[in-house]
Amino acid sequence: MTDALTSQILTGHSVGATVQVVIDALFARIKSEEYPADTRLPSERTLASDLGVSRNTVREALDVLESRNIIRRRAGSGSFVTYRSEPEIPRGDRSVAENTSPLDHLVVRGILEPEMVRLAVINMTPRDLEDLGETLTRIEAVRTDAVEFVACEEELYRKIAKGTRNPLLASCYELAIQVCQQSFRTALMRRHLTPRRIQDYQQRYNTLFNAIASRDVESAVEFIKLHLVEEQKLLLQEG
Amino acid sequence: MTDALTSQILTGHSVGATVQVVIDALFARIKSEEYPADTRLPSERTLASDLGVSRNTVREALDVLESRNIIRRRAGSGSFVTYRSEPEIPRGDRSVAENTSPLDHLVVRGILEPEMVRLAVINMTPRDLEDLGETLTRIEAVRTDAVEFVACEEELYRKIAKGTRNPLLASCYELAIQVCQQSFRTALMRRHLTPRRIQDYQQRYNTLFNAIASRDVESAVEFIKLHLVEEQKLLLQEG
DNA sequence: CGCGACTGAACCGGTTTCGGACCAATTCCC
DNA sequence: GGGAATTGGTCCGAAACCGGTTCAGTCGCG
Repeated sequence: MTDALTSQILTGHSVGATVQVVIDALFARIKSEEYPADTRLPSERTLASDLGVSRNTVREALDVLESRNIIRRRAGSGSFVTYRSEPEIPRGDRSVAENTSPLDHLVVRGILEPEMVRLAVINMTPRDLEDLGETLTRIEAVRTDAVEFVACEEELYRKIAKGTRNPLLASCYELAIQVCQQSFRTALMRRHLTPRRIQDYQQRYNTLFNAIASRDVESAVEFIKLHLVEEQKLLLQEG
Repeated sequence: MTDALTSQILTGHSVGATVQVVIDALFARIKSEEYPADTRLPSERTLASDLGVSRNTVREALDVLESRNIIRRRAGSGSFVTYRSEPEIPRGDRSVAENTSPLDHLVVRGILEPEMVRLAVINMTPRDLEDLGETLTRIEAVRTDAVEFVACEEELYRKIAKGTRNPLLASCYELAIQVCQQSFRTALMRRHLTPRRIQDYQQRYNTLFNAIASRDVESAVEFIKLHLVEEQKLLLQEG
């Protein structure tokens, strides 16, 4: 991790060199969970003497950390870590995957995929399209291997997600993919993935790719919606 | 490495031999990341004594480095490295937060929130609504404390997300919240959070809550869409 | 000698850091 | 309940430090 880069991101405004050192030191301790989430960190006066700087300098650093929602301060009480090092997917409940039903999953896909496809059609470069084409070729090469097919499908969707050039959107979709992998749905799907059905999907993805490659936004979006409805039907049929 | 060539490139104008040596020495340290990007380099006086030359010579060298956009100087503060050894390529696997622009974030919110609100209105229990009401009360108690307000806002959205009863959707939204926290957008927003604007938002959230509580799906969804459009305007105005 | 490069020093105005005092909120403990 | 201790919030002035500027002096070389 480039500390300098982290600093740049954390700081925003220009700040004294000593303050920057303190910011980096504290943020490092928080990231490393030396100061775990939701715990109180040492008092400003303690930190000042520990770090060998004045309290005002510590306070300036804490100002920055607070403005970044990394800590939260309460007068008379202390400063508390609010930063979550790893996007807390497994939370108080069980893992998300275990509690996400196939329907839940399809709902989220229904929300994300149309807009995702729209943005991808708009933002994908020729290079991206070429890359996507290769995945399509891989998909079309499959005959009966359901495992290979699912892997290819995943790759296809991932590339579309990246093609949006929206990292956050891509991450959301990645989350959906992972939940899908970890849930029982995969096993369920595999039962349905007969060679006949694989062929069917291949044709669909081919159509989708053509719409994307020809920059036909509306067709691509409509197609993915249609595809989702089909999936939904399938789920309701066999759930 | 062709020092002569480097010198030639850096110098442009003719410069004293000693100055050239200092330029080369400093540039070498910067390239080798002994002085990493965005860090302050030693003071002119320190450099002068370290390199065994006068401060004026150091300054002449720094003049050249500054004119080449390798460093940037701030009176009273210091000289800072702006040179990037690796012209930062957008790295796919870097932290999502670092690569997500405020617009990206708003786009994802625009995708998730309307459906999220719709599902929440349908699925929230009376107990959930009561809980949401408490958060609203907390929001309405805020007068000027922007930090507290943002924290409350977050809680409100989180409760709505949970209210969908779709763990995957809630996790996606959680991802968005965290990216927002960790990106520079928060600081940006806080500038706009005048007491006047806080009051404005309070009224909006009150309206939203009433729509949700009365199970008025369409009003709630339309309202959140409107809210998002407003946020978008704000971003474009002041970005 | 003259000229340009370099030196050393002083001074300026700005920024940053420091140390401390005082307040208000919270917590602790009797 | 109440006072003491602790914590963050605020403010201030002094001191240290920084780059910006100027200038008289020194050195080396043509």
